[in-house]
Amino acid sequence: MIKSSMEFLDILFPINLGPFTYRCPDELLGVAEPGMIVSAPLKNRIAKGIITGKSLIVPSGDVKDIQKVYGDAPVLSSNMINLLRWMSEYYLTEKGVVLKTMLPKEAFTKVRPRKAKIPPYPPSIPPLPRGDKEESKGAVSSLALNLIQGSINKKAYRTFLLHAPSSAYEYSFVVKILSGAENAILLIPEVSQIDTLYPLLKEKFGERVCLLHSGLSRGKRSEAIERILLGSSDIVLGTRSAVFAPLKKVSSIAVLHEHSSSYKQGEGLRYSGRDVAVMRGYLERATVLLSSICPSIESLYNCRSGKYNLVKPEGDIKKPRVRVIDMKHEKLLKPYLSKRVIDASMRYIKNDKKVMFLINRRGYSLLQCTECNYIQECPDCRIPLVFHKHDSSLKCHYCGYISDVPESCLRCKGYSVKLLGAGTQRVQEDIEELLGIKTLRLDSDVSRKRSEVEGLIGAMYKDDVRIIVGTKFMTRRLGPESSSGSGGFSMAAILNTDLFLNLPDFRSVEKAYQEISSIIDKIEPQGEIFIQTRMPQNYLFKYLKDYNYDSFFREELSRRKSLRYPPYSRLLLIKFISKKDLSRKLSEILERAGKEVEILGPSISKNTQGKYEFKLLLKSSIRGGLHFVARTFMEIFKESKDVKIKVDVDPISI
DNA sequence: AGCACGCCGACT
DNA sequence: GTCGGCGTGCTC
Repeated sequence: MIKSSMEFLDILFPINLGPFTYRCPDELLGVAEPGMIVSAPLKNRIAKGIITGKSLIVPSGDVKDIQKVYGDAPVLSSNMINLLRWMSEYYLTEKGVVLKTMLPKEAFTKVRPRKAKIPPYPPSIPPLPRGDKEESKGAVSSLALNLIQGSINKKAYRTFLLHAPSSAYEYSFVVKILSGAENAILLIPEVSQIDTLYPLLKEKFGERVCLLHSGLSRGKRSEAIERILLGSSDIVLGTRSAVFAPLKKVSSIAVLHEHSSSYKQGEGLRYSGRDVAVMRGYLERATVLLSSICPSIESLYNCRSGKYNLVKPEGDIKKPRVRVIDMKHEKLLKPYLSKRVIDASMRYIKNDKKVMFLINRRGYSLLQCTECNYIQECPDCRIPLVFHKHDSSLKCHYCGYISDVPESCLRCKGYSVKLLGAGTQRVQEDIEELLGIKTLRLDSDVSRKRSEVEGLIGAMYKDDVRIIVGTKFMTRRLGPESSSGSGGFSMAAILNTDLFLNLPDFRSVEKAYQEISSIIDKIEPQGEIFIQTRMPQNYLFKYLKDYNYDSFFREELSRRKSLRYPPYSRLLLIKFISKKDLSRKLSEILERAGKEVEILGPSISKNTQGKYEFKLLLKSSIRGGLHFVARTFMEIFKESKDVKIKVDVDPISI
């Protein structure tokens, strides 16, 4: 009964499963291609999935038929299917989960069943004339430009790392590289940063540019997907998920602010947008451009080992003076505020300049009982609640829990509390008092809405507000105009720098350097940065003062090497979540483990639902070894349904 | 006995 | 993801 034309295809559904094999009915032979959306029976219902390829092994049991084929063309190119396979392997996850991550829901719901044999061919849009008009914004080395553009034209894989002197330079370099390019993807860490880059691209590429990020409405997103699939937009700008933009082919991928930890976060499949971009570039034979004003140690190391090519503009570029303030030996006006900072801001204000204060805490302060030193904690998260003065509340900054300030101490019934530490609200109050000037506070308590925050920033420039007080939230929303021309900022004071340095993370100093660099980037070159610290001996400051990132990189490398941390090893974090205590079982397994992979832990904690969380950190110089051990753990616990395993490959915080 | 609910495993 | 199977436990 077997017809010669009979074909079996592997169909992948966007669910936590691998692909299944189906029979392709005769009438769909020649229509069904890899990468196309189809519907097929799946456990007494019809589900939509994607053809990943021909099935090599003809299955034994009963095989069901594909029902319909959707759309006129594949939504996943063969390169994308290969990327999917790689991600499934690398991030130790089912292919269906990767598919779900790659394609938004709309890609499945919006498609139409295919009827006509001859699809209307998408109109091809002629590329715009090049026209390099503006030659401003720092001299981009023409040698580097030629090298990178040459690489794009060659259609061979190559990754460059641009170490830019400023983010304005970073943006103009990337836009320049793309002039004349087709089929490009640009990634930016956060939705709020899109606004600075989008106008530049729009000006150069017009309608060819399209946005793709999580902030889009469902309708706008499917419109974007459609435009990309039709080929009417071939320059895609977006956040990390835009790395999966369904361009038929890709010639270049730019990853801006490549050091940002936002490229690897979120629930579900934890992947690095930057690393996936490099892999997609490799598979597509595209040129990848990573850029940053403060590149990650890993990427710089990849340049050193020859995997990437470092591009760094020559010559000295004027930058603000960095002043490190040793809080142990300074006159303090408040426990968290030195006289020098206030004196300096006074000077700048008198000279008609603008100043920003940065503090990494929202709210007013903590409240501590004067009798027993008790600080009220969040009942769910068990972290200290922060006092918010305007509505006299205690808030958990982790989960949003709110309570009133109790009449008396919950522990000892004492009636007096003292304010402990300072958040943006208290700093604002104190600074207004000390300087006698109105300030603007910008943190996520003020507003989370993009338009409102934009409005406040716009009004700030117009109304000539001299001082702003805020968190990282503020810095990320200030555009390049903050550091240029009149109306820009001339001074920044970072009040609680030590918070960065005390993070229990081997990358804490690197992160601090990056964080401070992004603040410096918002200050005009003739300005000054004041950094308050109680640990001025930390090696960070030695290099930061002279903008000597190269030497910092070298010292950081030698420290990482002696501790065998990345880039000298690879890490993998496994979390076991269970009601039961697994310590025994885990240590039994660990005893039998080989020597090739170093295993740290388990560390045990209880989560919010009162379940145990066991964390193991695997460390090895061989990627395969790590994956093998991780797979073994997954295998062992597959049977026990009361144990949930979460794997994080290349974790960024541990 | 009859049914609601929740957990679990299978899905080609 | 989503469906059915099946066990628990409550009620008439």
